[in-house]
Amino acid sequence: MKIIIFKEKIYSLTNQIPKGKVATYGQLARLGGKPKAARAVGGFMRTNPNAPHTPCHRVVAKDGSLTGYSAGNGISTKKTLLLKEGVIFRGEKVDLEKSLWVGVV
DNA sequence: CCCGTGACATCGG
DNA sequence: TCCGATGCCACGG
Repeated sequence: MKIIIFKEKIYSLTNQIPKGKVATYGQLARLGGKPKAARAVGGFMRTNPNAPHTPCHRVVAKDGSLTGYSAGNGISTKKTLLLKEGVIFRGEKVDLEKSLWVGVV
C-alpha cells in the first residue's frame, strides 16, 4: 500500500508524458481521479517542488494555450521548449489534435 | 492554527 | 454565443 496524495500522482503522470506530446491540466486531474481539480493541478505546478524533475512545460490548458511557467522568459521559453521536442504549434497554441498525449502509451 | 490563494475546467442563464 | 460563477488540493504567511 502506497499512500500517494493527489499532488504526487499529478507529478507522476506528468513524468509519464512522452517527448513531443503534451497533456492538459484537466486531463491530468481526470487521470488523478478528480475531474474538477484541474485548478488544483495548476496550483501544484506553480508551487512545484520538483521543478526540473517534472516536465511541467508539457502541460498546457485545454485550448492548447500555454499558461504559467515561472522559468526562463515564461511562456516564450515554454513554447520554444515544446517546439524543440517536436510538439506541433498552431500560432500561439499547441495543436492538440496532433500533440495531445493520449493516456497510457 | 486559520485564511487566502493559484499554471484550469465545466455548467447554467 | 458570450459572460459569470463555482469546484478542487495543497501550500504560504
